[in-house]
Amino acid sequence: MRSSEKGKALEDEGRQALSRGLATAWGVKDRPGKGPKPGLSLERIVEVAVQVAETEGLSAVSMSRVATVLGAGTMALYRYVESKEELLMLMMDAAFREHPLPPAPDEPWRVAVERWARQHLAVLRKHPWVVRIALGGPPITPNQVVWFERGMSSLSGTGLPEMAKLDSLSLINGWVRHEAMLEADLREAERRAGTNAAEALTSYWHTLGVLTDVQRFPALSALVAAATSDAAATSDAQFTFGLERILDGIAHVGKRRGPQRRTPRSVRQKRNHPPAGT
Amino acid sequence: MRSSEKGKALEDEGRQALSRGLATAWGVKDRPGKGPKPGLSLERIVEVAVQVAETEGLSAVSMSRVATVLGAGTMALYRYVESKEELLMLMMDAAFREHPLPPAPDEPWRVAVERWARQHLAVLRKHPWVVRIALGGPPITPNQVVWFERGMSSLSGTGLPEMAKLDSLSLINGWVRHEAMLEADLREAERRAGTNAAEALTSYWHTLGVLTDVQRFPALSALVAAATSDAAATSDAQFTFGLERILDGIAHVGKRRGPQRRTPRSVRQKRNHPPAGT
DNA sequence: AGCCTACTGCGTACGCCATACGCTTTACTG
DNA sequence: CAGTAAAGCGTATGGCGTACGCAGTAGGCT
Repeated sequence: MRSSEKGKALEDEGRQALSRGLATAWGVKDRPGKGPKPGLSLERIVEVAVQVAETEGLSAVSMSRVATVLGAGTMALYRYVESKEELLMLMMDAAFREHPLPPAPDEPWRVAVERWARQHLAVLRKHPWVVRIALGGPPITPNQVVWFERGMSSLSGTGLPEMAKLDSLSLINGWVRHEAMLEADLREAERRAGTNAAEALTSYWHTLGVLTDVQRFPALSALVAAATSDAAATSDAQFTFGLERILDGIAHVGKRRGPQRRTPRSVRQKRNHPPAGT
Repeated sequence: MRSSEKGKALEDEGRQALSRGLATAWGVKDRPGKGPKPGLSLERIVEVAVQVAETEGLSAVSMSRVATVLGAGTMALYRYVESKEELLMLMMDAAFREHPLPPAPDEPWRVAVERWARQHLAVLRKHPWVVRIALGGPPITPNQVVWFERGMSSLSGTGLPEMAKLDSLSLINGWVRHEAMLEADLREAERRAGTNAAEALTSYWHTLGVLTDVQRFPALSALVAAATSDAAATSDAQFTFGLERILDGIAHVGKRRGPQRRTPRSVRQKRNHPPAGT
């Protein structure tokens, strides 16, 4: 497939599959230029919506709020976007406007993948509202697709079959999102309670300790004891731990271990869905 | 701490920290029996709310909807629950009413952990609305705490330090939730489009193929080619792949590998937040 | 030149939502 | 049997997303 063919293909069938805002985002649009010139632009709308989310949280993002900031009527937005859900999708895409660096040549896959994951996490930390948006399927918006591409290419050094790479990326992606969600929860808890994160955590362990007795909850009791004696809180350590485990796990695909063995063949077995998120 | 002390402690300080509904859920409640008898019960309310979510989706769950089913006024619910958010929290807890089997004695940790993860996923598959609820922090409701306990205890065979076990559980938990979310997304997409999941997937790969050209997206092009040639879709394979990777990774903690090494000491380094979700 | 018509802008309206407030009714405590 | 604390609940407020349809604009065609 050459690029020109793609352009034609997009014009022909891309638009019928893609919704209004998505088509604009991909730069596929028939501008017949018939009626009055559009007074707004999708870019501005998304930009304003992001700004609102950034400063007042995702819950402050409403169609009327965004329209008011733009000095337009609420319904004007629906000329550019099919629904609020689509706006959210595009906001999310905007958050990934800055692309991750492509893997350097000869870079070990492990380094490349770790960088990708950390850059992903950095984006989600910078825009905490992103993880509050339910991703409604696999990545389809322009920037998300770029991240998807870069993620896959950072895994190419593993030599895994395509589908195993996909599954691996999904695993990493899930971990990044999970971590970002926890952090967002914690931040919100501290904002609501007016305390800092460390206090919120201490208070959690305390409450859990009160709620659980040793007989019924031996494992938790041990955990609470260990947690309360240990002090400082860094989410980074938890994230790093999980990431290392995942990378170790990927590195060991196909290596036999212990009694039950699984060769990489087991990996190819069936099809599954693509990773959502980035 | 003995159990009786716990009971007292709960009465004293548990209630001030716990919100109304949570206190009831834990069975900590001062029923002074002053006013009229409550006409409803928290249990019934949550049960009805769950039923609505089960049959019509989470978005159909509103205070007035639940109240109507119960034959009560909307505001009556607020005698039992502090806010809708709390109701959602309790609904989530109710979904985990059936507890996972505790690890059998002498059971290898790997088997126990895998069972825990699969049972967790089974719950989320049975109640897809659960993953749509943003978990607002670490587990604090009764059933979730039991799952938390069982998860930790299934990891006790690893011999890892408490905090590493916690981090591991969080990793597994994140993967389970991520997988369940993807499946829920897919199910919703197929419901909305009126097609089955396989078609939705095919259509996704097709769209992605149209959107991406080989020069700009080499890795994705390769993936799309592999994906479209491969047919059947099972989410289970993807989940299993990730889970195996994680378990491998956990099993290899502390084992040196390659040039850069990380001993288990690096695992203990700092504190981090507890796993949310179960 | 001027009409046609596709398109944009946007006001109005509808049916939801969560929940603050305060009045009425109830039933236990002293 | 009074006092009072709690429950029930109607009303009201201030949102929300979006369906609908009218009015006005400007490019394309005759």
